[in-house]
Amino acid sequence: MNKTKTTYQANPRHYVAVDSIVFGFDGEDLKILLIKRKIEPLKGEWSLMGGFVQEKQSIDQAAEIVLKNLTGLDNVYLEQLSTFGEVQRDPIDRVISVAYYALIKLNEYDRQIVHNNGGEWFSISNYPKLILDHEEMVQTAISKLRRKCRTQPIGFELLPEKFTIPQLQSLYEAIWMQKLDKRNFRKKFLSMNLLDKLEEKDKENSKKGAFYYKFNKEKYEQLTSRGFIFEI
Amino acid sequence: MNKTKTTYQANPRHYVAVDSIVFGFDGEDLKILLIKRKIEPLKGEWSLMGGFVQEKQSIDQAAEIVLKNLTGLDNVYLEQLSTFGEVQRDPIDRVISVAYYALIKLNEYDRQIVHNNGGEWFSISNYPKLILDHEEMVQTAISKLRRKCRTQPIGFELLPEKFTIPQLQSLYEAIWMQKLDKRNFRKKFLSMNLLDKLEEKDKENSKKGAFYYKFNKEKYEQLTSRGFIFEI
DNA sequence: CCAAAAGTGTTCAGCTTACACCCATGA
DNA sequence: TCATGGGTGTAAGCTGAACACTTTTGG
Repeated sequence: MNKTKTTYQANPRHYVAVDSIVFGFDGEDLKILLIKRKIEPLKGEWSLMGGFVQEKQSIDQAAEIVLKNLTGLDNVYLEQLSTFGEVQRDPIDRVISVAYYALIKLNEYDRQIVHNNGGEWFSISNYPKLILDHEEMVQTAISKLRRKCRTQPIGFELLPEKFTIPQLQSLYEAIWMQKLDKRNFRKKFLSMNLLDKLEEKDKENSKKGAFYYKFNKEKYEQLTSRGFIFEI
Repeated sequence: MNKTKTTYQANPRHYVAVDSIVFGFDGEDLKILLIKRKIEPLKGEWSLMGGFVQEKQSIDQAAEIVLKNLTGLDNVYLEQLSTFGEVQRDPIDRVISVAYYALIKLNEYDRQIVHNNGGEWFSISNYPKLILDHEEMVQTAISKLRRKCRTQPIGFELLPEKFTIPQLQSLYEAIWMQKLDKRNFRKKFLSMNLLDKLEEKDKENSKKGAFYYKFNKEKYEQLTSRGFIFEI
């Protein structure tokens, strides 16, 4: 036992951090949440939200806690992206950082907490220079989101419970940065039979009003277990 | 400066390891390289190859060095997979492990070095129980490889420079564990115009012989820069 | 009554899939 | 000469892409 400990102890230990790219959608643009860094070095510069992994935290838990502290949110879609481990990525000391990305529903969101923590939302097509390798993390996250939302129903994580087909289309247009044909989009999405149409209409965005839909997760899981593959 | 150091120093440091899933293809099966663990705990059990990240190594470098030490190979396809950070994943002490996967050409391979290091090849459909969470790492790697080889020309990393279409097809069949139609496979692959046909034939696997082909990487990169997307 | 967004079908091209026979050669 | 794996073409169905007009209603 002593000998085994010794085996590990011959090796160095490292600071391990988590950094999260938090995505939101305001009906127009895909946005990311940035904060003004509160610690030296680079205090006051724009940064992803992050924190160090503590002794009794799994890295997933560390990411959840950072998100919870800065936004008040938990139970959000949060997935590991990639780990950044260049020796010199932090100018002060070596820190290995595990990047995560989160998808949150902007309207359920406590904007006050974000504001108090120096957080601000920026469009993915226009955000400030970021510290360290955070720019690379953001680009990696955007690529992953673009690819993944094609074959996994994760777009709903960015929308309210009830949404209209035009809203859903706007979301995909914002993620992919391209216009889509509304007839084809509606046809393809509805043909998967994953959306339940509600009686209610959204009258905020048009005079005619658009019917609300809900994503039926149970139906999705049922179909998936029979070999169905989501694709848009 | 002193103050900034202090900020980091309030946080714990962790052992960080890399573990690699090494894939090879012998013409029949997709295989993974496993070794008998040489350190306690669990000495003698089957394990992925791994090692601790040292002070002046990036995590990518650490993965390369582990691979080089145990197989003698460098300049192989090596990509980060995912990071495993459960607190209790190692029974002795907390270790955060970054998993990588490598694709190597079995025939260019120095089998002696592997053997000397206690390494052995196992089919992905029949390999022994692995230590810690290495089983999960392997399954994650197989999933990733299956998905990725559909849209990236990474299969060639598992084949010799010169290969025949039937060999290429066997590879995809081994990865996806399903039979493919040879006419459709050939048609689809050749229609991408990424393979250069050689004069020479492989006579090892049939009396008639099959023409060798080579993957034309330059052509692939040229097409890719014009928006071409590989897909099989 | 008009502006603005919601909603709806059809056609065509290209791709995927299924499927069966001849060829070359070594033993 | 025969067993073995290599190599080829076509037809049918399906999917993706392009495209324009009607409906509703608040102002």
